[in-house]
Amino acid sequence: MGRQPCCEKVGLKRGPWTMDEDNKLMNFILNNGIQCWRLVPKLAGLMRCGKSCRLRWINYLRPDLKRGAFTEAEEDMMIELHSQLGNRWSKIAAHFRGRTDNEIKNHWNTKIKKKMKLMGLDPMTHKPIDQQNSAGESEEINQKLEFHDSSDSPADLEGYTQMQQKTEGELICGSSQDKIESCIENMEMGSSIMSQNVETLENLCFDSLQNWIDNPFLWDGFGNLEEIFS
DNA sequence: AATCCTCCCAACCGCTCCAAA
DNA sequence: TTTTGGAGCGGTTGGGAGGAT
Repeated sequence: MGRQPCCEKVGLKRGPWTMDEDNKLMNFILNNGIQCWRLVPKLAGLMRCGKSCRLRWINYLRPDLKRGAFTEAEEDMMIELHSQLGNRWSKIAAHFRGRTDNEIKNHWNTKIKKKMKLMGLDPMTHKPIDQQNSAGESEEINQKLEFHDSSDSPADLEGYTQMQQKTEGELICGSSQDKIESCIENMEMGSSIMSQNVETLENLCFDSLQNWIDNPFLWDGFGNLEEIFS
């Protein structure tokens, strides 16, 4: 007994969106705004489910989307926010104007996670990996656990492990514990500075989407949509 | 040039939340 | 108070792009 599907899926198109579909959705929303996602595909003449339309709009078509690579400042802010909020991507995304939760989630999983691991930090707890291991645990056990916890393929894991060993080796051989402690100290200091900066960064961002949403002209067209459709 | 491998990201799935009836 | 259905969220996956062999 499964859950009822979000919509009638028979005859609905799936997979990548075409330019024509994008145009239809974009034109419809810009002209009529958004009231009920379930009605959007019907009214816009799309063979998609409302959920798919919503996702396409939020992640790709929204006019205020920033696009392009994440800056260092954005990455730092992302790490700081993740340390406070965990995997609540939409909450994190709310602090980045022009970025979507999906975009942030993808960037975290593909880039930041690896970056943090290379720095010897656990991407989930943000604590140094070594500190989390109990005294008796072997490196091998940790790697096995990490493999099960992550979505990395064995090949990825091998590559990462080699890099991590190299990095850790350099840290430890370089001059030992005090370097590690210094590194941790720098991270903590950076984290603290970032906390103070997050608010400032947010304030600097221009909220164009809010302006768009607040524009009564765009929303007024909704009045009789259902009536017109039926 | 062909094949394989890895990375990245758009899109989907299934679940929870929440407001309206 | 309970039920229902739409919106939103986070995890996961498929496939294209590009690099390595």
